[in-house]
Amino acid sequence: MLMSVDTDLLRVLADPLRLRIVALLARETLCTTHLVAETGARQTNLSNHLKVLRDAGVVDTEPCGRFTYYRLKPDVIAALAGQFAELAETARATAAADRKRACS
Amino acid sequence: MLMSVDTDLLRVLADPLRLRIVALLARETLCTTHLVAETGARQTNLSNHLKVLRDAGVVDTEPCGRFTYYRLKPDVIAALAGQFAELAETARATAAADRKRACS
DNA sequence: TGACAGTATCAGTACATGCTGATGTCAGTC
DNA sequence: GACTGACATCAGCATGTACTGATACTGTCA
Repeated sequence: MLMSVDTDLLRVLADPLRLRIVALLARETLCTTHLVAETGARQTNLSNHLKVLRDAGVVDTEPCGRFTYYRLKPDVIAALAGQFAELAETARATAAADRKRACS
Repeated sequence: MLMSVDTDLLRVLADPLRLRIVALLARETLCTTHLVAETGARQTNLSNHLKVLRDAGVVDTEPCGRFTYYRLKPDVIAALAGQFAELAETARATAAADRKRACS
């Protein structure tokens, strides 16, 4: 039982625009131009966020001529889902057993 | 298919200390004193973070004399796990089908 | 080769937020 | 009722970071 969620990964995903990007990339592999069109954000801003996602290993890039495709890495998200599921499971067991530390 | 992760909840959880608190509360219902002892953080700081968790609906409080027990709400975490699992599933399908939007 | 489009990088700014000390409040105990 | 311990609230400070305009790099096409 690992029982610890990756804080750094969470911080990366805990931004509205980045989460939006991740949701879009989950459905379709896109390049920056598409993301600019979809989100309405400036290119510079998006490029910064994409760099954060790249550095965190959340997305892969695939150059295609002068375009750059961004692809979401499913395993990273799946691992996170698993960590939260495990945490929830532990919490449920704690609630069911009414496990509670006594106050001194 | 909801397909959207709750950004506000993520922001709440994307803090190292708060995530630590959540992990501790998953195993055991505790009061502030215990959390101070476990984390080594100042009482004021912890109280602030606990307020954030309370406001976000991540934890429930149960007053017990002059103590206050904090209990993690498993359903909130489970819902988050479900959202990420769904996202991962979508991403896997996208990768398997190599779904990719053409560059104009 | 020059022009342009897609993308990345850089420096600066503004805002959010995590931490702190001081203080207030409430419950239990002498 | 005075005191102590558990907890919350407040104001101030400091740091991180999201956003921006300017600019550089790279590949494509005329």
